[in-house]
Amino acid sequence: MSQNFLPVRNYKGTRDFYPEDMLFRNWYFSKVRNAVESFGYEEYHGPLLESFDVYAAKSGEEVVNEQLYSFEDKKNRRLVIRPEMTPTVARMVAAKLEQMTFPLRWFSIANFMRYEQPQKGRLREHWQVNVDAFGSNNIHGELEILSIINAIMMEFGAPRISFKIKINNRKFFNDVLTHILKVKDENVRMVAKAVDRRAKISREAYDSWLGELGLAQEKVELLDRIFSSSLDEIIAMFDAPSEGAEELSSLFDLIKKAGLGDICEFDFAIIRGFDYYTGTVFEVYDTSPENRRSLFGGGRYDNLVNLFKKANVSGIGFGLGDVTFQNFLETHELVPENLITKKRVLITRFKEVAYEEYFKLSDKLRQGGIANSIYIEDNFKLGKQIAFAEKKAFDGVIVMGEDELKKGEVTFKHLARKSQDILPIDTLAEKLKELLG
RNA sequence: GUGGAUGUAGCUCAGGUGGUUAGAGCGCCAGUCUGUGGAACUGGAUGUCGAGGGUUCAAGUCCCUUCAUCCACCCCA
Repeated sequence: MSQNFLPVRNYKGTRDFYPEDMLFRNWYFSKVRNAVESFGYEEYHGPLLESFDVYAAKSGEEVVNEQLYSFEDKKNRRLVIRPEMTPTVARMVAAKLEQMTFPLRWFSIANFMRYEQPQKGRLREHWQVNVDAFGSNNIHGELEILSIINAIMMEFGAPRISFKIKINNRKFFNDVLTHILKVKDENVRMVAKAVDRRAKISREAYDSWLGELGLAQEKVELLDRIFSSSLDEIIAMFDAPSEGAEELSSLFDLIKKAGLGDICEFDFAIIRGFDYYTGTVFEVYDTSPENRRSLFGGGRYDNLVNLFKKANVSGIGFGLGDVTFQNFLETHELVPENLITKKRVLITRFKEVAYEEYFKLSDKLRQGGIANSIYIEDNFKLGKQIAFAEKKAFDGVIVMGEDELKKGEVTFKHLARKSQDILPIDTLAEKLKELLG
């Protein structure tokens, strides 16, 4: 007797968005969209699938080897489900490079997939807002991107002390390693990796790792000093000019003048996983103790468009994922209790009145801009119909029986206000607009 | 991939040392109430106790295997 039903569970690490979940998502995206569009950014979109090669070239090794959803199509072309947007947008820019007027200010909202173990704040499928400025070659691009982040946080009403943008610079980081610590060029990447993991591994492991990479004990101690030094103090350690130091110091100068000094800080430990970053890198952190994680981040990449076409287009941008950010909003109680839904009313029915009368009324209201549904079940008990409206969160109920129909009017119940009015059908749509606000 | 925790009704969870027909709250359905909702009262339905195997006269409970979920690690958006 028992049937073998298909499992109702969604695929691991993905989410089903039920109507109530879409309320949050739409609210969240519209806030971000407001903030980004207020800086004149234009929306674009790209395909879910990309050629494998696009990621093999410039993303981090871990991402490529273990986290890509990859497969072959029917013509044996190797494809991946996009794990991020930056390579796609770089490809799109490259394709129309000659027709474009720079700088481009672009953003998109899209979903991405990575094969990894789901956990808090990290799923296999997530939605991300990507904001990028292409062809902005100087430090004003950095400031604009940081301002947008600030605007987004303000749009959600986040207190300024609830988050921090931690900033570093890849060139500066490399210069510190090569000029101050005298790390050999071929070891720079591995030292960066060790530094990146500094907080997560034991001190002994860290020391011996750096030792293997040719850093004597005195150099390791110097590195410790660098970690506890201010930007200016580190810059003072240089014996030769450093482009990265120059960029960082003028960026922070600009940040102060723009009034963003309170939410931005220099942090030598910010490196970021993607290999394609070439200049400024930053990460936004939640400052609350229960959610001390990176919310999102980004940076400057000079060579991505170059993958597709000979070009000298620098880009700077960031990606803002919905999963970690929702955690942030919930931690700081920034999600409103009642997310806005479109106002709608339920038209109840009586047995004695022909269905087409209700259908006509529904049509008339719809044309008048009032979203409405007819109670289509054959349960004519008014109490049931009103309870249904209540449960389904309709804003109001229209009652039209024989008597009302003859007089050309209806009874309208405003469910939240518990009020009731008799209104003429002719001007019903206008009246309802007023009553529903 | 590694470690930890958890799987009992639609949901949240109870079910000492194995022992009749497996429970509660919420929700759901119906009625009180055939033109007026959130309340109340009365009644009702619902479980392969995650799956498979084993021990036992007897397993939701003990053992083994497996699957799933959550959390942490790894790594990162």
